[in-house]
Amino acid sequence: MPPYDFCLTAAAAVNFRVQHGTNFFDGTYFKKLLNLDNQTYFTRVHSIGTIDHPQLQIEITGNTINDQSTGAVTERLSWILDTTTDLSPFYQAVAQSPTLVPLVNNLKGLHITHTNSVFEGLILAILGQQINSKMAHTFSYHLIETYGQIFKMGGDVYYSFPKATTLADAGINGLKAIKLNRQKADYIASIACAVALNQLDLESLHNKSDEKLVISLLNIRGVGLWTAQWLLIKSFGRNDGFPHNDLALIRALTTLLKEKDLLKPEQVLKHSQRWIPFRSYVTTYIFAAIRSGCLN
DNA sequence: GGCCAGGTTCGCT
DNA sequence: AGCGAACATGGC
Repeated sequence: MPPYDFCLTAAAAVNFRVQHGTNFFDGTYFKKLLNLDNQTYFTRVHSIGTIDHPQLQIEITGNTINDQSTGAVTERLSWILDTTTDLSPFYQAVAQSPTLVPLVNNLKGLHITHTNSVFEGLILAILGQQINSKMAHTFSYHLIETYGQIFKMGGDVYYSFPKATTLADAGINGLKAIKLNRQKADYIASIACAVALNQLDLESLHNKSDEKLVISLLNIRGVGLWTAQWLLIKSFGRNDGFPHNDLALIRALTTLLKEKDLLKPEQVLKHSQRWIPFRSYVTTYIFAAIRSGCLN
């Protein structure tokens, strides 16, 4: 759905690095080792269109390639790369907001990429709590390298996201081994255990309203307001997630609004009311601006 | 070297 | 209910 800037969107999926989580982007090919229905597929996507006439080409490698699995993988990649959302309602709404106009114009065609699974989004979010983004990246790399499934292709090595059962088996000690503190190791191990034992069905939360979804997420130990709002955006594809206590977001808005003193979370939340119901986009565009160096 | 980082929980008033 | 401490590691 145009406008769709494949390069920008894929770069955002890896936080403007080569790799983030199990997503890879080298400037041309978006690559991912994808877990789907207990199978693993190596997928490669690149653009053969333009921003205004987007067209993506997908290559799939795996043991069980047929019409059905090809359709399922294509659909999942469409979710991950958000190929079907129409951005124009957001662009129309934001045109009323001088604060955001320059920033959004700079990032035209950026879509919100999603995590392959809620589990993946949740674990990555917990890894990213409190610490800076470079450390979060290091942690996710260690986690995947240690506990993900390996796949070699053309001299390159790829990893899929670790399964809940693997992380449950690793336990707190196995997670502390990759330099996580006891708290994070504890959160992740207990979530992985609950998922592995079918006590926690994260995917079933897709059916809930935003409000009930947040309540369910907050019930999970290790999930606070920031993580719940972040998952709304990245793992549930909702339009109005807003982690108003996020330190980087607060600093960015303090700069954008030309405030002298650091805004308080409550002030950020109050100001954001004008962006309802598009705050997932606002958040995504601000973070993209930060990561691409347009904003400090 | 010290200070701080894209939070969350727990224990204490 | 509201506040502060602990968490532990890497980067600047």
